[in-house]
Amino acid sequence: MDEREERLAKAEALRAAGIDPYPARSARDHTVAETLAQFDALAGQTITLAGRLIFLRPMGKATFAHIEDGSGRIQIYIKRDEVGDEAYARLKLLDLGDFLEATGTLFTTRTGEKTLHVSSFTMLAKALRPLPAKGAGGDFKLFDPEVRHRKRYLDLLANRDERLPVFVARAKILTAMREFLNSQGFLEVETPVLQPLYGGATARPFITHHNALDRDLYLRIAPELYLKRLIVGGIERVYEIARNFRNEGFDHSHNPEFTMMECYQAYADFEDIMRLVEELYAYIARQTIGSTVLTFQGRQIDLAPPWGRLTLREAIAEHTGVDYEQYPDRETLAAAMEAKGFQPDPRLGRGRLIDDLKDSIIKGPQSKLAGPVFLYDYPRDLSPLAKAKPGTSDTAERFQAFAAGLELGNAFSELNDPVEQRARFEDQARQRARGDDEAQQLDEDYIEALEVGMPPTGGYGGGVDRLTMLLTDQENVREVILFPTMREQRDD
RNA sequence: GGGGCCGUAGCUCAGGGGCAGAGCAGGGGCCUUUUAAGCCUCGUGUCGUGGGUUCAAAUCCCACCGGCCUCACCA
Repeated sequence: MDEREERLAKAEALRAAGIDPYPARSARDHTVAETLAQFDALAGQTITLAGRLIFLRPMGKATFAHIEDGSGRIQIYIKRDEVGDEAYARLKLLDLGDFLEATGTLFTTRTGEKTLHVSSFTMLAKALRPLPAKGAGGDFKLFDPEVRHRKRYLDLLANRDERLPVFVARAKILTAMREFLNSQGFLEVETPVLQPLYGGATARPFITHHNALDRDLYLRIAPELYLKRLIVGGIERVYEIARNFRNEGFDHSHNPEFTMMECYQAYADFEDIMRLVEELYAYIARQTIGSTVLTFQGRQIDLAPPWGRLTLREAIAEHTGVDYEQYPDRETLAAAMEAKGFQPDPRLGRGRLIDDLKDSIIKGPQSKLAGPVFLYDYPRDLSPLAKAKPGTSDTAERFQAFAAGLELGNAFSELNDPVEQRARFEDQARQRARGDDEAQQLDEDYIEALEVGMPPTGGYGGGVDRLTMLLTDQENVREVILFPTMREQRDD
C-alpha cells in the first residue's frame, strides 16, 4: 500500500467513525496571527483555530503538533486524558498536510512556546498526497524548477518565504500602476483579445477559429491599434493592462503570454511620455518596495526622475565607437562594426545591425547603461507606427526605456497621418511578400479611423513581467509568472 | 532550431558494468511539556521511455520525452 492508499484508507476510517473527512464548513473564530498577537487578552477563553498540519509529535498519551494557516503557525497540545480515548486514537488517522480544526484554551509551555491546549479537534480536509519533504530547520524543501513551475502550489507551500513576496509585489505593482494612471486622468479600458487582424507589434500570432462565424481569429499580440481608435473616439487618456500572446520561443525574459501596460495620451509627444513614464515607474517602485532605489542582480539603480536621455546614435557612438549616421548603407556600417571588433550577421539589414549595436551596450549584467535611461530617435524603418522626426526621413520619434539591462518599454509619437500610415503598412506588406511573416498586416479599419482624425498623441507600452523582475530581483520571467507556459508533460 | 549538462523512493540526493542506497517523509511498536522530539523496527522503486552492446546495464551506445544552461530568433 503506497502512501496515497494509506491516506485514502484513513479517510474511509474517518467516515466509518461517522466523521466527514471533507466537511462543508469550519468553526474557526481566530486566525493564528490574531491568536499570537492577542495571546494575553485571549487567556482563559475557548477559541477555535484551523490550519494545515505541518508537524506531528506523538509522545504516548500526549501529542504536540503545529498547524499553519495563511497568517502563521502555532503549536497545539493534545492530551488523551482531556480529549478522551476515542478521539485520541483518531490521531492515528492524521497525516502531515491535513487541514484540522482545534478548539481549546491558550497556555505557554515550559520552553515558552505559545500553544493551544486542545479540548476537541476535527478534520477539515484530508490530504491524500504528501507535502514536499522537510529538510533543515523543519521547513519544506522543493528545488526542482520543473516541479516548482508545473505545480506552483507545491512551490508556494515549500518556498513560501521566497516565493510569496514576489507575487505580492506583482499585485502591488498592478495596483500602483492603476493608481498613478487613474490619478493622471487615464481611463482603463478592455479591448479585444480575439482580433480579426493582428497588429501593433512585430511577432507571429496564435491563430484560433470561431465556429459560428467560421473564420480564423488571432489572439492579440498588442492592444495598440484598438487603444488608438479610442483616442480617435475622444478618450484623450486611455490605458489597458493587456495579456498579449506571441507565438515565439521562450527563455528567461520571454513567455508566450505576457502582460503589457499600454497607455496613450492625446496632445502629448514622446518627450511628454518620457516624463510620464519616469514618474510612473518611480511611483510604482515607492509603492511596491518603498524606495526608488533597488538592487537587480547585484547592481544598484535608482528609478527617481529624471532618467538619462540619450539618442540611440549618441549612446552607440559613445560606447562602441561606431557612429552609424556616418554609414548610410548596410555594407559600410558592417565594415565599421568589424573594425571595432563586432561580427555583423551578414543576413541582417542596416536597421537590424543598429539594433545589435544597441543590444551590445544595453543587454545583460555587464551592460554599459545600467541606469534607467531613455534611448530615443530610432531608425524609422523599424517603427512603422511611429511619427517621423521633423526634418528627417529616416528617424522616428521613438524611445525605449531600459534599466539594469532590461528593456522596460517602448514609446513613440504616434503616426496619425493616414496616408503615411497606409504607405508604411504597404511597405510592411512588401516585407511580408519577401517572407517576413512578422511584418505587420494592413489594417483598413484602422486607417479609416485615422482618416476620421487622430490628434497628436504619445503612447507607451511597458512589460509588467519585466518590471516585476526588476523590482523583485528575479532574473527569470518564469519566477514572476505564477503558471508559466510549459511543454506538455507526457506520461510515457 | 544548434551546442552542453541533467533525469535514481513522496522530497533532497549518493551510487557510474556484478544483490537498488542514505536522510527526511511513510507503516508497526514504546513514550503525558515536545518542538527538525527521541528510541526500536519494516518496506519504499517501471533507476524518464524505447531500442542496442554485454554472461551481466541505473551505469556504456542510439533514438525519443522532459528539464536546466547557453547561442540563434523574437519582446
